[in-house]
Amino acid sequence: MTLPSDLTDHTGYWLRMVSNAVSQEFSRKLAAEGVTVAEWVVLRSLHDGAGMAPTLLAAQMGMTRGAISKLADRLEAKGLIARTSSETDGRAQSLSLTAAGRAKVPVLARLADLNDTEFFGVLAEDERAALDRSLRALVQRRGLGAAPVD
Amino acid sequence: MTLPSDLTDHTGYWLRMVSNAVSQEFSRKLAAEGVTVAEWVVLRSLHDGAGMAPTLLAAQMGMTRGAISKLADRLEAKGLIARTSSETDGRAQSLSLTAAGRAKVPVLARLADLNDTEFFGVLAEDERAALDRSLRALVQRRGLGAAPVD
DNA sequence: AGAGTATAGTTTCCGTGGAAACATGACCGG
DNA sequence: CCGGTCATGTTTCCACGGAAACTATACTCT
Repeated sequence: MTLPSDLTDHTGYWLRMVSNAVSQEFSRKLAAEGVTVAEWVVLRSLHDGAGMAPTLLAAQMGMTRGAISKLADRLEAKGLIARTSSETDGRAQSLSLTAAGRAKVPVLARLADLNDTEFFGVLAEDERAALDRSLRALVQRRGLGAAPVD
Repeated sequence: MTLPSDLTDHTGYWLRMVSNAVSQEFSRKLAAEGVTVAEWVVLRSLHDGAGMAPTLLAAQMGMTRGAISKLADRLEAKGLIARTSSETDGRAQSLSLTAAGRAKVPVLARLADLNDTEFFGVLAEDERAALDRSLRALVQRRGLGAAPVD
């Protein structure tokens, strides 16, 4: 039999390395605004539309409801989102941005843009486009519907 | 000014989604062997060569020495690696595989191969090759030297 | 040789997320 | 209307890693 394959033989290895580097750098940038990556995703998700159920958010983000509950606690403590209890359903609630939260989204979005540009700017334009296409194809063909933060 | 960019506008978003999916699925496969992804990386790293200092491992894996210390504890408890104190330096130690650990590497390597094949098999061969090349180029051009597990 | 500094590994404390148990409210079938 | 079931959000416990303090040993320079 052959030797055990090397770590570097796997595309998943390089993928993880690049992905973690991108996320860590983004995380560093967001930290300057007092926000984590998961929090950014929540804020951006709440920006369009008016209010969203935690359970739906959990599904979209690929996280458990428990995690969302705690994440919402933190964002609420920071004054960036508000919890509103449903009038019609005693269990349900809706998460929405506060004015402060809404104001923060464009700022954070710029950081996201910057981070992406910095990282992938070293690739030729067509190479970058191909990378993007391949990643989207993988998501599509493998039916990935969520973007877990970790 | 324009609207805040969407989450899906960023390559980093798709990268994270795919990377996490790959890692989670790999993690699931490894769990059947009672091993985590970080542990697999350690085992594979120790497979070639004879013994390795924890600090070096930390650097290669992009983790802190503290994390490696605890990781080594777990692997030692599972009987997969051994700690050997240096004869010449009272501080230094060397991590190496036990027979059980060595025996496990080829098994785990097959799981890694399988996982990679499963995930990226949905891409055309040239597309996959291009993805691999782009990822390696990013690592190279951005000087990424470590593969943090998270 | 001895003081100060550097290095190796460990430990403690903390943040964050998953799994599962939990509490509450809604709904359905008799 | 009432018991069973389901859905919503919260809580508890655990795993795992980072940051920084800590311990022990080595090295350097005078």
